[in-house]
Parts: sequence; C-alpha cells; structure tokens
Amino acid sequence: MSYTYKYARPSVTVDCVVFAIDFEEENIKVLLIKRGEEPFFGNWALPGGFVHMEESLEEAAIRELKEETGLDSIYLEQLFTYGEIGRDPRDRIISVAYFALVNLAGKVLNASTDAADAAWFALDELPALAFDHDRIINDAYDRLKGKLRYKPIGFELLPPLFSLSDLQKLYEIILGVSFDKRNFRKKLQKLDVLEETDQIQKDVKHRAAKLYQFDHVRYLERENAGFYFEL
Amino acid sequence: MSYTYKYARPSVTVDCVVFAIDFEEENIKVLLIKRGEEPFFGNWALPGGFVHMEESLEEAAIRELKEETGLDSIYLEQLFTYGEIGRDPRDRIISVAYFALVNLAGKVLNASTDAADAAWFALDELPALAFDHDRIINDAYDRLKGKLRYKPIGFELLPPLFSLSDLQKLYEIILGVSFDKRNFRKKLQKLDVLEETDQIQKDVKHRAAKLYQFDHVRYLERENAGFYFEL
DNA sequence: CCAAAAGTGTTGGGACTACACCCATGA
DNA sequence: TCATGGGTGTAGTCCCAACACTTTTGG
Repeated sequence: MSYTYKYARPSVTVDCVVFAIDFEEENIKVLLIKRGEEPFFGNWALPGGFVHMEESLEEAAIRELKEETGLDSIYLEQLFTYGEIGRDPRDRIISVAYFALVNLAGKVLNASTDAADAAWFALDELPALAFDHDRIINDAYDRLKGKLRYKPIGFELLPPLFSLSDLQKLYEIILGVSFDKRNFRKKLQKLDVLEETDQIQKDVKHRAAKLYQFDHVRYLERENAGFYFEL
Repeated sequence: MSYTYKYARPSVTVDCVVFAIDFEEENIKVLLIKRGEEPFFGNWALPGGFVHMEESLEEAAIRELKEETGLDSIYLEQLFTYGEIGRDPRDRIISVAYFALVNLAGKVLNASTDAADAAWFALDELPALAFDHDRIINDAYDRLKGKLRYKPIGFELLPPLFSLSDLQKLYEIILGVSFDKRNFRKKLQKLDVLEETDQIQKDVKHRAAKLYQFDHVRYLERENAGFYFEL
C-alpha cells in the first residue's frame, strides 16, 4: 500500500471548560460565550474554535481563550477528545476539550471577535448549550472533583495569597462536603506545602486572617521524594 | 461571520498502547507492529491508523486493533491527544491515543492486512519507534502506574481466575515496589471486592493456591456508596 | 525429604475523627 | 458590647507497617 493520507478528513476544534469559584455565592462558575454564528446561533457554548494548521492543540486552546474571553496565562490541561458521529449537526467534527482554572477575582473578561458575549454561569444553573457541551462540562467537573483530592490544583482557583478558610471553603464548594476546621488545618500543616506570609486580610469587619501562599517548589520536591498530596 | 468549516483540515489517527504482564519474565510488555508503509517503513510502531468518517474515535481504535493485531474485546480507554506540529514528517497529523490492557495468556496475535508483523516487547527494551510513539508509551505507562493505585484496572491484566500471589506480583511489577504478603492480603480482604472460588491452581509443583475473581458488581456498589478502592 | 510457594496473627505507632471555647477586630 | 469569623488541643479509635513460621504439594 502506498503512503497517502487519502482519507476524508474531519475538522478538529478545541473547546475550553473554564472554572472559577465564586466565594460570595459559594458556587462554581463556568465561562460561556454566546455564539455569533450558525449552528446554534445565539446559544451559549464553550469558548473554542478550529485548530489551525500551524499551531498545536494547546496553542489553539490558548489562542481561542484569549480571542473569545480575554483570558491569558491560566491553568490549562487537556481533558478529553470527543469524536462521536453527529456531535455537530452539519459536519464531522472532532473536539479536543481543555480544562481550565482561573481565579475569578483576578481577571476581567473581554468579549470580542467571534463571540457576541462572554459570561460566567453557575454550574448548577446552566442555560441550554450548543452541541454536546453540557456533557463536556460534566466530564470536566468530574475531573475537577477527582483531581482536587490528590493534586494541588485548587490553588489555581485562588489568588496568590489566601486564607486557610478560603482554601477550606474552596474544597467544600467543589466536593460538596464539609470539613472540620481544626482537622483541615492540621492536615495542611502536615503536607508542608503552604508558606505563611506576613500579610493579613484587608477590609474585613472581623479579625483578619493570616494569608498563605502555595509553595510550588517545595511541593515538587516532596512529590519527587514519594510523598503524596492528598486531602 | 458565516458558518463554513473552511479551515484546512489535519488528518486524525488513533494509536493504541496495549500493555500486558509477562509473569514468567516479570516485566511489562507492549504490543508493537512493524510498519508496512512509509513513513518509517520497517520500523516498529503502535497499532493504529486513520479515523474514518463514519466511525467514532473509539470505534476506530477497536477496528484498528482487530485489523492489525487480532485483539478483540479488551479494556480500552482514551489516553491523550497528540497534536504537535511536526509529529509526522510529511503532514499535519493529530493522534488520539488509547490505552489498552490485556491478559497475555488469554489472547493470540494475528498479523494481517497493513501490519507486516505484530509482537510483544518488554517495556524496558523497546526498539526504535516511529513518530513520537516512545513518548506516547511513556505517558501510557504513567497513566497505568497512577490509575492502578485507585482504580481496579489491574484485573484487566489477569485471567478471570487468579491467585492472590499473582495479583500481588502484578502490582509489584508495574509499580516497581514490593509489598508485604500478609498486609497485601489483609488490605484486599478489607476492600471486599474479591470473590473466592472453589478452583485452585493446576500444574504447579508446589501447594496450589486458591483462585479468586474480581466482583465488578460489588465494586460498583461500594464505589457508589462512597468507598474508595486504593492499594 | 526437599524445594517451592501458600497461608496465617500480633503488636506498636501514627493518622484520623470528633468535639468546644477563647481571641481579635470593626462597627 | 456585639457580631463575625480566626484560631487552637486532646482523647479515642482505627489503620498501617513490621515481622517469621507452619502447611501443602510435587518431584
């Protein structure tokens, strides 16, 4: 058989599930854009678009996020690739989904070129979504819950300096359980990956909490030494 | 902007990393095929090929496995999608990699249509591989090691009936550590997902071990009840 | 009877759970 | 002074790691 890439080719897109935590409302938010094109014109959908020939998948995800939402340099990992027949009503489309985490307070959204609008929605109050994006969001949430327990990805959802109560609330919101305050703090202390700073909370009307930061370097040292992060 | 899927399209392939355990040699085996086409004619590579327009990704993976190796109805999960520029020397190719587990003793290989040959290689003695397949195998091995600890996927590498020593040896081979026999057995007993059968080992020249089987149903019950499999 | 692997209990230490009160601050 | 969340210790239980010998079978 000769070497020819002779088969008909599907189109390939990337889609990004961007999560953030809303500490006021105590819920999880997903970033959606209102589609400005057919199909599903006017519906809400995940930010994303076609992969260009001169960029990698991750580059495409980063570019689309920037173009459609203005978000930049956020945590991003590949989630899953969806390739069922009929996902797109008109053509064969394969979508590589990405999973992104962002600190809600630290970023501002820009609507732009091919998205008429971008907005945060509570995960449990999503509008009707284009394509199979509801399923993708579900899978992403499963990944978030699963990975949160054994990898320090929660810190991506917090500002660089945070209180222990914020961290605990984050875990409680995402996992849907509550933790004992003293036990939670003891466990973190034992993990030894948080660094206490000399900063404290500002503008709170009660005793200000000490602020901590996550020590990536120490975490990697411990992981390589065979210690497991687990919460 | 009008609705046209106007972009140039990459080709999409699937590649399968099939693992098995060799209990005689006490090592991990990977299934490779010798390429019968350019590029990398004559090199060893992962089984796989182009995704057709009328099949899903998983269907493509199952079809290619059957065509190239004869393997059928084995454990399969999606691993990762590789889309770097230049992975393939001649064209833009995006590969959806799958991760497969099989019981070495229970299956026979068939070479066929577009693979000149198929063979098992020890993971630590791989030949030069086509494309970036060495990297894909590495990623698959990481997935195997990681997932083995908290999901009962090891049973996919064993025959339906197995001894506790086989199971322990499997964990030791894959994770590269050794476990205390009594503690290992106590832990399994506590997990309560193994069913003792009335069968025993045959044709061994020492005391024959009792054979057990994995109880999928009970495992799912426990998982839904919030219990974690962990070893 | 020898080789080879199967099978089996106990103990000490560390981790986890459950639980309640005082402290600091701003309004 | 009050409301709000910040911060802290102990005791009991359970889990885990460490450790060695006897049993069964085939050759």
